[in-house]
Amino acid sequence: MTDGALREPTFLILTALAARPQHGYGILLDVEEISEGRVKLRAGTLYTALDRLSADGWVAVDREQVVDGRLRRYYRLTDEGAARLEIEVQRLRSQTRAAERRLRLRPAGGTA
Amino acid sequence: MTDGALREPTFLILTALAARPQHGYGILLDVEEISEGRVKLRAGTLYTALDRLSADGWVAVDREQVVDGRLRRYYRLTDEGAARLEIEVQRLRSQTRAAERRLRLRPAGGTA
DNA sequence: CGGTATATACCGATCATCGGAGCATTGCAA
DNA sequence: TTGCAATGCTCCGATGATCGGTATATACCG
Repeated sequence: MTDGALREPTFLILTALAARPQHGYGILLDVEEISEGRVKLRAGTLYTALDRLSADGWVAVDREQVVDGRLRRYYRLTDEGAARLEIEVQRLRSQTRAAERRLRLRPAGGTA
Repeated sequence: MTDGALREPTFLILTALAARPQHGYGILLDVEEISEGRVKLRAGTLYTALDRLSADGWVAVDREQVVDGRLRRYYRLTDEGAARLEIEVQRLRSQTRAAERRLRLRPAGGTA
């Protein structure tokens, strides 16, 4: 659980759920917004990830609604999931700091 | 080249090379240090990644030495590789900020 | 004499993600 | 009224970075 790095889609899905529960399609749109349009999740990626994250106990089904004959399944971040996301944020912070520090040390105008 | 997210090992390899050229085994040790002991690269991962990054033009062979009858192949980060790493750092910064913002909005004591 | 450190190479397995197709409903535009 | 986009979930094969392990070789330590 404190294991390896999360992949970008997984990280963004957890982030999308951090503030409030959302249903699949809502997560899809939110991830696109969070990533400033860079990441457009495939439906398969999203629902597969949601199943996996549920099995891991990081997200859970919050409730289900039917709106206009279409099912909406809402997911929420569990406390465990929030803890995992916080660990991930720490890891990313520390590693981006290391990368910046080293980039600054880089001798300018290296031979490409 | 401005594409998807880098995986953690790839990011750390580029970071290890950001300040100065290093040979494979040196990168292996450096990555472990940068990641505070969390990431111990498999030899296969490292050399495969180095080949791939060379093909992408992000790293290049700097020089080769023979020390104690053992080959040392030094790699350096190219300007293109440094630019890619900087983009990655920006991306990570923006996404960690988003995650932190949302975690702060999270209603405390949610049902686990 | 055996194990650990140094150093690189190669190989099959794993698994998250990609890229698509499929199904069903609503609403808008041609 | 036909067609296409948006909404919403499901399933499937392909891809590719990483993992885990093996191999090879030298040097040094106990």
